[in-house]
Amino acid sequence: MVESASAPRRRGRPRKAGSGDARAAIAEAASAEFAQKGYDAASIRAIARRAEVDAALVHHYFDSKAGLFAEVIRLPVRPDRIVRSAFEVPDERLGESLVRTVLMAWERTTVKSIGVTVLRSAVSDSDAGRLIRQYLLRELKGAIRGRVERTGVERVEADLRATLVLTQMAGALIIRHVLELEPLVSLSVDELTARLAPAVQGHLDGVSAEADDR
Amino acid sequence: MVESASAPRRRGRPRKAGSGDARAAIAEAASAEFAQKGYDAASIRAIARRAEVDAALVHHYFDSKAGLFAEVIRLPVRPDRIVRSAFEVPDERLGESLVRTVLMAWERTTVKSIGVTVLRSAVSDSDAGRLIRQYLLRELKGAIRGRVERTGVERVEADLRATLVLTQMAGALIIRHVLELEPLVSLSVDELTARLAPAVQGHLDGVSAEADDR
DNA sequence: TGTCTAATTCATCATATGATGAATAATGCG
DNA sequence: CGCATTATTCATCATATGATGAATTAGACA
Repeated sequence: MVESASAPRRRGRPRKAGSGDARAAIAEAASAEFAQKGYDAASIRAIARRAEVDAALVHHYFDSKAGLFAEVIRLPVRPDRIVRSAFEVPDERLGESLVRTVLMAWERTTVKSIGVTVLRSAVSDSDAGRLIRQYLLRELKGAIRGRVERTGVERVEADLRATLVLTQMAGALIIRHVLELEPLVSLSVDELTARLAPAVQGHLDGVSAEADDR
Repeated sequence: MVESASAPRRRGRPRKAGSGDARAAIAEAASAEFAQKGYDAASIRAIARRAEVDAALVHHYFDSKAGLFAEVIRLPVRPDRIVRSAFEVPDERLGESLVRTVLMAWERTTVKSIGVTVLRSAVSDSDAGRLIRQYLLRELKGAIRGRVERTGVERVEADLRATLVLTQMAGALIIRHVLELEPLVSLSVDELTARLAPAVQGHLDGVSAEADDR
């Protein structure tokens, strides 16, 4: 009776699907661990512990740590696609549409999990960081810049504006979802959208006849 | 003659000040290394290599890695003080003053180096990250909120606005100085200020009679 | 039933890390 | 001069990491 408290697990193939798919469990654990610690700090062993599985099994299914990461981060989320879906609105409502779409997407736990991982890793200096940055920036910024160009702005200016938009969105997402800082965390999507949309729209519209002289 | 190419360094105290202060060299190397990789990923050994010194010497002078970090990050920069110095302007120019002051401060290499370190570490999940976040947010956000309250806004609303300002500033600093993304890197302080100030001012002023219905 | 394959853990490797305690060499004070 | 102090490196520890190959157990299909 007093034996299977934290049983050291028998070797070999388990009888039937004990607790479902071990592979899926690993992927899930990895997702959480990567999101929490970032690529470098997350360890295969910790992931295995979390999935209640031997570390070698991780290698069996996913080969290398990089492989695991790639698989975890891939597929379910296509940031450029999400963003692009916010583009079919008139120019003067673009800011709000973008902000709301992105914030809404991040409410889905899968997006949030991957998003946090990506942001954490992007800020780090690791190889993963570099890769992610490249992809993310080409695709994401490219998409936004494209839409801005369609409002009749020349390339370089559109590029600047897209970057400024990224600036505001990245900051907001980091503070709300990575740092989880109040009061941003508790705000509803609607409230936050109302606050951020004007700023983003301003970036999209560019510097108007604001205080430039003085 | 063919011997001191990359001499394996003699033991014991060197004759007079060979290459100046080793302690200073270590601190400098640490600063760079921390800024580049963040607290966790930076290794004492890499720091020692960079300072061209044995790793044990780092412990001799700074005791522990945490001690080194504390010493490197302390002192020369008081973020809340920098920010506070931007406060003595009329309310409607607060945004521009804040943005310009912060951007100017980050042009100083010492501020930038420490700033990047802090941002990198803050986004990570490590102990260093937690510590830094607490300090940074209490002090920094507190300062901004205080100033906003003085414009006649109640506490909770002021807190929200301060956080939104942080949102925009953090995003901009990360993209300009941590990720070093064009075209933000090449913009002059004046140009960037012109772009960011309206957004920040908007956050400070709160949601005006903007598109709220519909 | 017998054999192949898949799922799982175990035992190890090579490497990197932070840390500690000598050992060695020069300086400086008495 | 002699002796304490300081600056510096060397040799090691204990631990963690990613990775690999073998061992063990069960299912599947003939």
